[in-house]
Amino acid sequence: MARAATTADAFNAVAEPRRRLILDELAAGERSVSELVERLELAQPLVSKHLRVLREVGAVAVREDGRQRLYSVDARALKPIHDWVSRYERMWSERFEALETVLDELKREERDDADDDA
Amino acid sequence: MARAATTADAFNAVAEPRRRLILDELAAGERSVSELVERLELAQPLVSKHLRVLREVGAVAVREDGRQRLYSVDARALKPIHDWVSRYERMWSERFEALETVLDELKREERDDADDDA
DNA sequence: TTGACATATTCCCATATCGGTATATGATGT
DNA sequence: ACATCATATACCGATATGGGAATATGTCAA
Repeated sequence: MARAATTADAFNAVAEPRRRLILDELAAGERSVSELVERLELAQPLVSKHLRVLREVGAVAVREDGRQRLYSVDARALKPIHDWVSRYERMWSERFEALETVLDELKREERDDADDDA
Repeated sequence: MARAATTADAFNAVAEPRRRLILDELAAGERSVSELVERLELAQPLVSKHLRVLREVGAVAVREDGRQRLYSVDARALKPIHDWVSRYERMWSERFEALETVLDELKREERDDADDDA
């Protein structure tokens, strides 16, 4: 077996940096293919192919307007990524948590001292 | 050019579902390779290979203990993913935001009515 | 030293990729 | 009908993949 298809899920679709750039560009608002081509300085067929992948995982929506096709983000497709990675968020702020623990203990000691005084 | 290496960055490393499972398992605490093999029901060489990829992007750390190797998560490697995807978080709760706006307006009207009564 | 155990690496195959070039499809205006 | 513009698709090449099987490396214990 080879690597999973890029269209397998949002995780795979978004692993490609240019596809993230496309989403970032679309996050600012609807864009036509040629606007994306111009702004990202990529070949037109390449942009169309990346957009197809994003479409297949539901990360973008298309609207037809004459000969143009207007793409927009559908961020709901990214939620699983956010849900998964958020579970790890606490871990890289571990030092802050450790600090919080220390502060909590200091507060408790302070309070206990106050109780002693009372 | 082919697809970017899985070791190119955390986005690529984490696109593979089994590697996410490995991280999820390690999130509960340090595990040896054979513990991972047993719990995830994967072939040992496969687990070792996936761990290598995760090591190369810095998502796991290894500690040697006799003939065992104990792996643990280093979640800092996942922060770029979180940072990127978080920018889209607002967008999938857009409906809720819209709903909140409506509710806020209703509340304001209610309050204004009360003011009129006063 | 020898053997058992834990892990990593190598070799192999089938597969899907990304990017380029060329071409097809489809809409617009004359 | 025709030429033009906007986009999508097809074809090609080079490349790296994930999984399996076999093997290498390294550690412990007797």
